[in-house]
Amino acid sequence: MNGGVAQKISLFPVLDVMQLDSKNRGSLTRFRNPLPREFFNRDPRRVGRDLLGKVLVRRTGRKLLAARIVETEAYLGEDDPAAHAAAGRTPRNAVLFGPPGYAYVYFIYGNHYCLNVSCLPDGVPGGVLFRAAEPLLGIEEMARARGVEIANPRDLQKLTSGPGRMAEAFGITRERDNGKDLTSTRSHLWLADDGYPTARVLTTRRIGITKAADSPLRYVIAGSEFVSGPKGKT
DNA sequence: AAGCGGATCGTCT
DNA sequence: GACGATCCGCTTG
Repeated sequence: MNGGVAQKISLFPVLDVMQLDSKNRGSLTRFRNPLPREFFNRDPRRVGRDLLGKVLVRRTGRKLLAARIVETEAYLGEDDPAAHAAAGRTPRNAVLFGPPGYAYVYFIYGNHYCLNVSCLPDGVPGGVLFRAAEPLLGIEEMARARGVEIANPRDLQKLTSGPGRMAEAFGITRERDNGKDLTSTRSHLWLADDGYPTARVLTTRRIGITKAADSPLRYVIAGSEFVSGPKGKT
């Protein structure tokens, strides 16, 4: 009923994670395949949905951080009051107006960074916000970056469930990462397709906004334990 | 489980 | 000078 995807995530998360993490060596091969620029040269609604199941990868020296995307939100252009691009181009949001496949990182509430990827051709604004992921590699590094301890399996959700948490776990800041090309492993921050099967997707309203709050532009992998916010029923 | 308020600062009016 | 695409801790039910 559920497709194998959600089941696999909910039944074997820790086992998968520990096995993968212990085999960190050689994982570069598995996650070396970045999504091409054309993937992002589309409507953010399509991109946001298709990014579910893909893997965010960060390379720091020999170490790899990797997490499977389980939740995204689409932000459009002038016709989307909730989008940073709505009020037109500024120094802050310029990446959203540039070519597709680049990191737009912003600082929010005086505390947190959030990662987006630009969509649509140069000159047309749009992006996808990364809201939550399932940790695959670099659990210890993520826990250290987040300042939390992993005492039981449920604690893994504290690492990357939420846009601010994801960014912190990956050490993403505006200063370091804004404008980086996410389609190249040379940027040391990229999005990989490791052949994971397409997930069953739920579409909901976006979280944490006041304007255009009713638009169904949030996408989550059905049944994933790693989505942010209250655990909705499926 | 859900609802609150505080922290904290870059960005644009 | 006001406001956030958030998180955390505390309170209540």
